Amino acid sequence: VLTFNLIIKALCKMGLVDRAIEMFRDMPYKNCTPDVYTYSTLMDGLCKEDRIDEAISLLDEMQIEGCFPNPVTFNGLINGLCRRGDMARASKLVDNMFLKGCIPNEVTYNTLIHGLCLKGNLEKALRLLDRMVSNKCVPNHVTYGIIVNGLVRQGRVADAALVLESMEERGRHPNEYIYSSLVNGLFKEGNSKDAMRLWQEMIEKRFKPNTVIYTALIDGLCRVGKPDEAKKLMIEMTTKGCIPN
RNA sequence: AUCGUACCAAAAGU
Repeated sequence: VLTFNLIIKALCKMGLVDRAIEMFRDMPYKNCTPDVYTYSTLMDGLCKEDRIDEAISLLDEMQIEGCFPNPVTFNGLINGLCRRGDMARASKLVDNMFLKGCIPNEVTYNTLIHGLCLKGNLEKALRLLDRMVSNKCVPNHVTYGIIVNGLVRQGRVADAALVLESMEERGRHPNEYIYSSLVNGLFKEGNSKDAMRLWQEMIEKRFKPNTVIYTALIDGLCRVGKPDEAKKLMIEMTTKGCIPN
């Protein structure tokens, strides 16, 4: 089973979901019974191809075969629906998940919060974050990254900065994703001072800068009419092992 | 016996 699961996962990653399904259908003839990993991997692969209805029918099929879905099984499906923007069906699936005795975990919440952010519904996303906490789920750096980025994309950079502060108050350290999102947001709003200040802060905290953040800085400096500073950064980045693309 | 497989977030360009 383990071997099959690994192959099925690899095929799904390469976008060869149909080949993965063939493998899966072949398993019973090779004396292997698909387990919850097999189904979850396959369903996630289908969802990534936006073939959600096929994934849902696998959810029924697995239960008929006596295999019980776990939270990860549901998370994949919920993610598929969220990316499609179908939050109504996504939350129905959460209800379904409870009925099957599965408790939403932090990934479930992150997925739903991300879905709401994609729709630009930050108010609902923030409310869900509260509910997450009251349900004893601890927001992680991914959660904060989603929220910060969601706020930045709505142009609510100041609010995003507040989230960063509150996260530090809770003793959680932002990662480079969160910094680059915020630096980019500050530049987009024309606030190059704070953007550069945040960048300095990042360096002081010994974060390893990457190509993405350098690109954001260079783009930002050019936008505010400082091409020579941008040029300096472009030289600096290669000395730090970041390759311009 | 131990170990081993699954789900979520960032820039620009086109």
